[in-house]
Amino acid sequence: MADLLCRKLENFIELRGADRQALLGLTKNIVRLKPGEDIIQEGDAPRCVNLVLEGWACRYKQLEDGRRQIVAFFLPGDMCDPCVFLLDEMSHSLGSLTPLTLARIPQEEIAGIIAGNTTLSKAFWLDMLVSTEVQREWTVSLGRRTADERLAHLFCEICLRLKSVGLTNGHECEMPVTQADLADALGLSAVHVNRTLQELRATGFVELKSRRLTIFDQERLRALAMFNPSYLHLQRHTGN
Amino acid sequence: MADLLCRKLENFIELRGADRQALLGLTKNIVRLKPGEDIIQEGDAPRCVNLVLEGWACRYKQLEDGRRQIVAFFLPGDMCDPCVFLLDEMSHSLGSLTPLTLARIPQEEIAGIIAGNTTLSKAFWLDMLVSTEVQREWTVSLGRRTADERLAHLFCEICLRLKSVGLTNGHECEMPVTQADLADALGLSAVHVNRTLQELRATGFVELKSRRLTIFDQERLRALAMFNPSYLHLQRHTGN
DNA sequence: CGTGGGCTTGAGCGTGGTCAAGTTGGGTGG
DNA sequence: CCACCCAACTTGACCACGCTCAAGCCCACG
Repeated sequence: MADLLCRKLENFIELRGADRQALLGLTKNIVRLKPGEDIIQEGDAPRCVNLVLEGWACRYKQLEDGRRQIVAFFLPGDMCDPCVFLLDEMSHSLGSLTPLTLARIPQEEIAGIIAGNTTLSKAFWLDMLVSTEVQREWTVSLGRRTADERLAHLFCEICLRLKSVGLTNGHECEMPVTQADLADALGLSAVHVNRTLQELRATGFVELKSRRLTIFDQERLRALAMFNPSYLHLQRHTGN
Repeated sequence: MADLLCRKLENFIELRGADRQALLGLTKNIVRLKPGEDIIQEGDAPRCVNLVLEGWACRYKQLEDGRRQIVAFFLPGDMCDPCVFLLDEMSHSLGSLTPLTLARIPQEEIAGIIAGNTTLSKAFWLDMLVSTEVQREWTVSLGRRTADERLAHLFCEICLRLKSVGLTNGHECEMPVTQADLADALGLSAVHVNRTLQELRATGFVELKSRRLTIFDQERLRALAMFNPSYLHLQRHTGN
């Protein structure tokens, strides 16, 4: 569990034993949250980097009138911005979607690594670049993909990200979020997510049932979503 | 013109003379492009960092069937990812929207700065973090804002970004893109952008005419867009 | 056994898309 | 200097994807 971050970064760059040790040393200050709690809120000053160990979290923004948009999912092994603490205040909130275990890494430790360890400093840059790539792909989905394509694309992305840290074989994985959460991530209404899910299931490509996702036909799911895995930059290990 | 990057970064962090000199030294290898040309294409290996000096560029992705989504606008003073070259290949393209002047900065120069200059290294991190914040806000717009709100929000954002590098007083600025470009950025059709633009004009808040944007009532435009400038993290100079 | 959150279904509607036909206007060549 | 051209913009008619509201169902949990 503690080495998920290592596994994740090793998709991008080779780590030596000392680097791995340094990363493992970050896993302390463990915090547990219930589903639906905020990790940090818009307006707060970020003081530490949050590393997800178990469960799912999200980054979200809320408009004045209550409309909510989830802009990122955090899976086990994900860091919520290696360098947030450079900013004065959060312009969005982080919240748990499931029971959550996370490590709160003091900013000094991250800053120390960035100043003193070239490999890990590069790894953090790569991690940041890839998170940004994901954010861009979400922008594409919301701007130009239809509801079924959006869902299909998200499923492809999540499954591959979980695979890159060894949490799935690529055909079946956890999807422990409500349809309302999916709706807020995909820019749809919960009702429409429900109907689209049924439609996808009817095609036989994929099924989401009691918080588990099963992919029956990855080839065709990817074709439907127009999913091109290159934006995740995982080639070092998982290939596609 | 060459000091736009300095002005931009000084919104985030204080620069000393030597830092400023180092940045000014990056402005060479000047390239000029006509509107609609690609700077670099999806699949290419990034070898340098592109710095916009004059004109507008964009980052975009194209789906297999031709649907296009612009995921970012680059204005004068903007760098297209300080650290792209860490990635193996581009998962999107960069293109010009207007006649464009840019400096192609060799990756070694950026890498040298990041390795050797703490202040500028931090400045590049901040620049990257803020670009990502912008990307998130676009995700929110596409997911949860209506057509008129999206346009209004984009206008607020662009105008403030231009103000932060001294290219507008905040009430009137260049907007040298076609309605089709706006449509591709906002996840709308060109026809609907046209109609929404007329609607906004009818309210008297704002007008877009022959590539110039005029904001008549910033207060109400921001209210309509639910625009909160804090995500741009410009407080050091421009406040709001 | 009751409760409440999440899921499902139906009906009606509206925002925004598509297609197709003009219109405008800046730029070029004769 | 004018005529022409083409890209950008504009308008209308029609349509569909996805939203809202409302009611009912399922089932995990206390």
